[in-house]
Amino acid sequence: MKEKLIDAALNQYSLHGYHGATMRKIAAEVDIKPASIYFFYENKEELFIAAFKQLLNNHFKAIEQVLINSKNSPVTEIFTALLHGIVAHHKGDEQSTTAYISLVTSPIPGISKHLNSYMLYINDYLVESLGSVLKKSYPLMSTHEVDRVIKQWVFIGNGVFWGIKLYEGDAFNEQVDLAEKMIQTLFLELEKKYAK
Amino acid sequence: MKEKLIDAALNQYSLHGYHGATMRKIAAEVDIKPASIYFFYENKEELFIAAFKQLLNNHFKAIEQVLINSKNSPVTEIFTALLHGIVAHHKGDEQSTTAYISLVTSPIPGISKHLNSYMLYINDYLVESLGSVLKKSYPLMSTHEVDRVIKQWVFIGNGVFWGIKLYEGDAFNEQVDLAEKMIQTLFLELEKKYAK
Amino acid sequence: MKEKLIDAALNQYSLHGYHGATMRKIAAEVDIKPASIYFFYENKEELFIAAFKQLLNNHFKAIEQVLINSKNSPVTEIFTALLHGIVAHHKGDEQSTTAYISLVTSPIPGISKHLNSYMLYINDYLVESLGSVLKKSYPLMSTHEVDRVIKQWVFIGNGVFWGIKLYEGDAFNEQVDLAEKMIQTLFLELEKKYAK
Amino acid sequence: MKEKLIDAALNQYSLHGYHGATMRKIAAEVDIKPASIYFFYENKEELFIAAFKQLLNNHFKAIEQVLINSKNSPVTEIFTALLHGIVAHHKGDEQSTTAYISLVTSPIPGISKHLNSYMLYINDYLVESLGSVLKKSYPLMSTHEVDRVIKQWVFIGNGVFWGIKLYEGDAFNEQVDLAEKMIQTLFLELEKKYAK
DNA sequence: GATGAATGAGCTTTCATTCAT
DNA sequence: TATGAATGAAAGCTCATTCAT
Repeated sequence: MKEKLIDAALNQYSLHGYHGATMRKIAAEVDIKPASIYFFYENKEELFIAAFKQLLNNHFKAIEQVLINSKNSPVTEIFTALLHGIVAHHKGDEQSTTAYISLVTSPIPGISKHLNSYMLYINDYLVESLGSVLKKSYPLMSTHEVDRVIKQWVFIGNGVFWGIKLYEGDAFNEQVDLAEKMIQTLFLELEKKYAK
Repeated sequence: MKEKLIDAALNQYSLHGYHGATMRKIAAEVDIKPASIYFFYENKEELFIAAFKQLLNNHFKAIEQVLINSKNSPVTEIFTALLHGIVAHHKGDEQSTTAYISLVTSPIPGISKHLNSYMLYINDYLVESLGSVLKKSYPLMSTHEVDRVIKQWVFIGNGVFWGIKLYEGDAFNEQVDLAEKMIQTLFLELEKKYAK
Repeated sequence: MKEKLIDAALNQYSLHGYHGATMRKIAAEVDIKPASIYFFYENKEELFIAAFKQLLNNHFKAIEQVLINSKNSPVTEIFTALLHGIVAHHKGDEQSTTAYISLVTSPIPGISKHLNSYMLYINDYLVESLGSVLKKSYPLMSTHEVDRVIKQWVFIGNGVFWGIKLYEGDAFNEQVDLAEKMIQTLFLELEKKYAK
Repeated sequence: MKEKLIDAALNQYSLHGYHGATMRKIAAEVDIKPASIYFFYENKEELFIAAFKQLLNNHFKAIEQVLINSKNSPVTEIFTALLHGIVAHHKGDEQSTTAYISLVTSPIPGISKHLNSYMLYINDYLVESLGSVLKKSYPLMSTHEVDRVIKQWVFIGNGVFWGIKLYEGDAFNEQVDLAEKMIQTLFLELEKKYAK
């Protein structure tokens, strides 16, 4: 039930924002009475903190999983796989994605402080993981260069990410294709420069 | 006063979302009593329709202005100028940008229907304008290819746009630099292919 | 546990009044869950009737005990001992005293009717006991006079009683001294008038 | 209306205590809807702080008035008049009196701190005023003795005060008579001791 | 004996809105 | 133009209570 409440909370949040996601609506979605929510969570804020933590956690675990799965592939493939992995994760759960985007754009007072550190942690993990992947493939690459490549990849990812809400069907697939090509161009250059 | 109310509405919306942007807070921001708002707008919905229309209008006019200003420049410059123009416009008014993003991610029932046609119109204008610019510079380019280039440019723009909320200071500037380089790479290819 | 619940109920009642003494708080004070209270008492009203009955009973037994202990002392001493006995009893359990005062000032609908007869009974017992003590010491005293003396003693007691909540430490002790002197003055007169 | 709300609040408080005095009941008593209370007072706590301040203020003004009226009377009369004045004030407005007693016995968290200083002020005023009256009549009286007399008078007053809730009709009048006699006895002694 | 889970009723409070002035 | 006064509806939350386990 705690799980179901989190899902309902995220769904209502993605539909109506924090103030529009009323306890009534959330309760109705899981077919209990509003008062019953308070047996599981102390108040609205606690419910949403739990919900957002889970949201970020899923986001994180999705990334982690892709990285683990593609561990021994060539670099280009790792970065491409990561892109597709993230896209698949978000397209497969658009409600969470909308919630995630909303969370970034409109921080909720009293909740954002709980989440900022979490977000930083995820970012650090990503930078470090991808950095070590790059360093292993291109030992001659400078730290500065590693940084630049990751940022470029993130930039491309952002383009796709934002596209999730803007495009549908083929229009969105085109965006992903575009992103993939950009990544390949990026690594073609790297190969030329650092190939052994 | 109608103008001031729109600004306050957008600001409160960007801070707290639609349901969190109460008439009380909006009134307080322009230093009148909530009851007085109803002299200027019939109700909350009307106020926000007006506010969002203006938001999109500003967005549109900013794009239009850049296009007019760079009318006679080379293509590459037009696209680059457009990127910087949009960035400047949004960075200069982050409250509106947040409102704009929120509007896209969490549509408000009863309001979005009034705005969708508006958004389509802006998109069409952009595609058409950029299309004619491209056609003029590269007469041999197929309609399909024109489409692809515009989408690629939009994709890069999306990356930057999403970065507005994510990055600050130098971190954001790096993103813009990245985008600029990507655009230049894109047009370098076009030059090679279609140069007279 | 029934006993512990009564104590907790009285404590919460003395702190927050009837409506403020919630089943939650009472349960928390004896370290069980609210639902468990209903194993011991049918509902809140029953719990409080039991609690108040015990409260009055303790009050009564304290008085009774003093009277029994000082049975064979001279009258003046009996009345003085009674005063000190009551003071000791109430000062030793201020939570009960507050509850007792609150009960007198703000009767709880549906509960007071159960308690009024009880209070009358206590009063009658006191009047009768003290009356017989007086009659034995001063056989010539008229019933009317006996009544007057008891009322005077009660009046002095009331002054002390109300002081329990108002004063602390030495300030309160002064009040008791005052009361004692008044009682002694009262009986000095009686001695003069009725001495054998 | 602010005035009417205070009266209703005090009445409900005297009947049901703080938690039992609901905004609904208070609103109903002055024939408005609960929401309307919030136009006049920010919240329940503010309403009750205002109500209790007024309560103490009336209490204070009643005392003050009696002292002013009996300025030039002999001491004994002043003290007796004061007793009767206070009794009259409280008997004439039993609802306020019950509220006043309840306030002393069960302090409301967050409200009592606002009131304690007020109560101290009233007490100081009383001690000082009565002190100067005594000093004027009996110039030879020591400060310590003055203090003792006032305390004795207050003690007698307490007895009567507590009787307001306990007795009715003749039974209460007897209490007042008793008190009056005690005061006269007290001053008879003083006259003997300090008469010029 | 005790509790986890649930709820209807009611709490304080805020909401958008109205309307006479 | 602007507001003081008011309200129905609904917000978040707590209440006493139930009942299967």
